[in-house]
Amino acid sequence: MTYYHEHAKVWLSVDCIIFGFDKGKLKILIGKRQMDPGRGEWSLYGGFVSGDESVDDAASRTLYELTGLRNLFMRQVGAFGNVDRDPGERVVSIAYYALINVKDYDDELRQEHGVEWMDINEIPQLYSDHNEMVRKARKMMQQKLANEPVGFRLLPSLFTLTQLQKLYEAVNGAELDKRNFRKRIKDMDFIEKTELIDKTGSKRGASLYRFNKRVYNEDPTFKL
Amino acid sequence: MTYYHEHAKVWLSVDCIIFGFDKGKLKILIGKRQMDPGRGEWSLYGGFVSGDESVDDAASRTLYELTGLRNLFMRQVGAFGNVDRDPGERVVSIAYYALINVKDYDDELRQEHGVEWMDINEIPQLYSDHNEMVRKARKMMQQKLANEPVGFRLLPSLFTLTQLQKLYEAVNGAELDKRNFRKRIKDMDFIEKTELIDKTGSKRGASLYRFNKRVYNEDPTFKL
DNA sequence: TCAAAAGTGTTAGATTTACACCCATGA
DNA sequence: TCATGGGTGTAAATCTAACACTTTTGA
Repeated sequence: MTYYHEHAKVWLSVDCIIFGFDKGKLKILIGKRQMDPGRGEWSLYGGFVSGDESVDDAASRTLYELTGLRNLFMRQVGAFGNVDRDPGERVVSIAYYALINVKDYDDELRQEHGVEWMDINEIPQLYSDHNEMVRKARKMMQQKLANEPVGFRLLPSLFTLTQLQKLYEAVNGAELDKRNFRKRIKDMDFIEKTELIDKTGSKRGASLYRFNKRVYNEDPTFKL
Repeated sequence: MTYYHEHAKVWLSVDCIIFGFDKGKLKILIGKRQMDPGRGEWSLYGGFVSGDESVDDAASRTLYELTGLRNLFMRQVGAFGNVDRDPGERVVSIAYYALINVKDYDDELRQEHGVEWMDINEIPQLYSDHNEMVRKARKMMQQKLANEPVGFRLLPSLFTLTQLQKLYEAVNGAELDKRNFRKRIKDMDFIEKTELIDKTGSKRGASLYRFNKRVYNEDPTFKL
């Protein structure tokens, strides 16, 4: 019980980069800090790791606190451990990114927490090293979306191919050829066309698709 | 100065996955723990993060302690933060991987630290969650070597194309076609042929090559 | 009737893969 | 002289990228 007592202890926090996709734009949730130090600065949402929970659990809990959602797709971005990163005390932070479907997030709850969706390309200066966290999270998330079928986590469970394409365009910051994109999607058996039609996006209506996880697990190949 | 005092503090450690390449095999350094808890178990080399150094600095320092080498290529693998990961106390560990040229490491120093080079495919059960760290480090390192010219950090500054090919074969766990490999290398201007010949690997002798960082920086394109 | 988004194939070019033999040398 | 690793080019197959018009329907 007294193995490491000669060493220093630190506070550990988690910070969340929460990605959403709305109106053709990739966004993250940020808010103005409501506590010292750094009160009033734009900041990621975060929390402290308590003594009886794993760091991953602290991140899940923090995400739940903010969004009321569980089982979000979430990955660790990394540890940020510069001595002076927090102006108050020595705090090492572990950043996580998460993907959510914006429509699953109750807007009242969002306002209560004082956070808002900000275009990923228009992020202001953030508290401490949060801009660095966002940069790294964005890179990792791009990489992930290009190699695993997780983009769906940013969309409703039924989506049109145009929505899916716009999502990938926003994530990669580059336009895609419609025909080539749809050709590639057709080759992926786990993206299933349904009988349903979405009429909100056009007069003609577009077929709705869904991601079938079972089918994907049988042949987990993905390459956008 | 007393912002966070209601929250728990933890010990922070760093653990190092040190990759080397020798006799055609990819290896890492592991040793038997010389302290409690876990004395005698195979383990990565690590250390504690002190109060006045960044986590990255703690990793650099730990690598230096073990190898006597500075400015190694090093990347963070991530934070490992399960509550019970350390059998003694609550310790969260940040893993790092590093690439070294085995011949740069003084073998006496290695023995003094009680660590040895172990084939990456024959790693025994390790202390705590170290196997998981190794798996993740290996994946990240594979990814890195495929997309950035850092494999050279595992080789002497002058190397033959056969050595380079064997290195990539060991890292990817797959054989490569000699002619196709050499064709791709020829397209990379930053891998320069020297006038020097290595006669240790064959009777005929093989040309020695070097990595030219300047040239690479002018056109940083790499794809193995 | 027309504006706006949905949907659909073909072709040229680029990239990737497969493959086998001669060379130089020291033992 | 021969065993060993060094070094080299071509052709088929695959993948990628470019590109334009018809359909449907609500306003």
